[in-house]
Amino acid sequence: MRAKSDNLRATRPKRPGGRRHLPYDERRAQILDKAIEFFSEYGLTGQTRHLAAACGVSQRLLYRYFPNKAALLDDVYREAIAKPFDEGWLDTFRQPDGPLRDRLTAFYTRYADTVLTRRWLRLFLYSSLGDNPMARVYDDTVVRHILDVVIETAARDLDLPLPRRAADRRRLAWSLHGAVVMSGVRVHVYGISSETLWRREIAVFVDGFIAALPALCASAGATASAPPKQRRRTSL
Amino acid sequence: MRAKSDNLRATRPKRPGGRRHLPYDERRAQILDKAIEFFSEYGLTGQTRHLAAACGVSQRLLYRYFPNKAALLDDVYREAIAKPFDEGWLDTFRQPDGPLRDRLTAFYTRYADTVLTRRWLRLFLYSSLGDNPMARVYDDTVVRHILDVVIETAARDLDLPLPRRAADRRRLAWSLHGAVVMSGVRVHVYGISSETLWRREIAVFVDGFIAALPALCASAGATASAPPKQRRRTSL
DNA sequence: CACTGTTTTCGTCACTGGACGACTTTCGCC
DNA sequence: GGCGAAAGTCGTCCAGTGACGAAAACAGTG
Repeated sequence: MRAKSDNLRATRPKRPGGRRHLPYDERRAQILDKAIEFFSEYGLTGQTRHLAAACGVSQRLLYRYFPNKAALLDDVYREAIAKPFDEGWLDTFRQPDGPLRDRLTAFYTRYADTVLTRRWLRLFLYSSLGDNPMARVYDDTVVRHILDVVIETAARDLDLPLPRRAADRRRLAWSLHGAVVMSGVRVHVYGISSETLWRREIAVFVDGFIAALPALCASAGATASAPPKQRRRTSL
Repeated sequence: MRAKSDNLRATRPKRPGGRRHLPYDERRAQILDKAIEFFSEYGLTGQTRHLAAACGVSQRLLYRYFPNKAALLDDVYREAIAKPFDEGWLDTFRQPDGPLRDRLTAFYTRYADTVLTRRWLRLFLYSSLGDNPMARVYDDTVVRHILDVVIETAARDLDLPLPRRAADRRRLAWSLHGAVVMSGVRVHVYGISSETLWRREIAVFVDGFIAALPALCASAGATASAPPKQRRRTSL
């Protein structure tokens, strides 16, 4: 036994600088952090053995901190998908301090930098494609709220009448929100557009959204108010 | 042996109505068709045994028509992702026959109905998340072409000057294209919006895009032409 | 109805992948 | 310096999982 032990130690230095045995919370946090990175790259079907290897620990150890893979994934969702959004961004956006264009661009730049990252988007798509309800929950809570604040603040700033039904109002905001998210997907998932151009792209989308809002209100509010049959050419 | 054979036949009627043995091409087409549906639902890691069960044949039979799983998936991509797009939609859109708004809405309605289906979007996302180059190829060929035609035709119709660089021009078209695709993802992948509202949503996005185009051109073309610093309120 | 070539299945192999019991190693403390 | 509890590993189980050789079931033909 002694010989075997010495041999193992000789052949495997085992993280020379750091501690081998970490406190419970520290190890758990480390595993969760690696898991977020790992599953966002390889999908929720990524193997626990590979994750363990990426953490530099044995596969068995994972089951000390999480009862099973599903529980680990639940924690990954909570930590990586729901947490990044900061309500404060919307508070700042709502303040009538400076041009709407700049405030909206600032909000979506923050959102893109913090939420629409490679990790977040990939995890979100992986869980959406599976039968995980995360996407639906996120949309029902966070996104819905963003859309409401964006469209209502913008309309107030521009002094425009909004459609009566909330769903119709949100549809308008989706024309901006969707373009921004899609842009993130192109950058981080498809790997097509370059990341440096993204901020510029957001500004363009915001400009377009603000310019379009009068027509959008007219087009979307049609069902509830005036008939939109006549062609609108006023802005041309 | 005779007894065993009779027993098997007695306990398993084996598709009473249809033929058991199909011609090569027919069986192959049937498997490929099911495979498209199957992999779009369960992902590219879906099991060949389950696919075979969905086809009502043995797993072994798949290997008569496809040398391995990867070859089957290649055929799935070709058939389900690249094929649905019809260049004719763009030809029709280009014809100056009727208002731009109607032509653009017609194009994207066709695109949404035929390309942005649940199957297509899910397969596309699954293969994008994997290391499959399909998304990149599709974007480099089909999408790029759509963006070029959309933005150039729209600008010609509205008599607007476009940015000099092709990448800047495409960015403008992305504000519409991205919103439409994202809308499809919400309907078919997240399962959030209802399908019946989708056509209406497309019309709203198109109206917004057309209304925004003058401002978009000004905003995006800034680097190459006039400074856009002054606030544009012309359309309000 | 037997003959023949094609279609289809059975059974199995080599390997994967989540889970876990039993054991070993580490480290603060006296 | 050795003791006890917590951290960590080894080896294994078993339900899959892609792949395939060989034998059976089928359908058209004479």
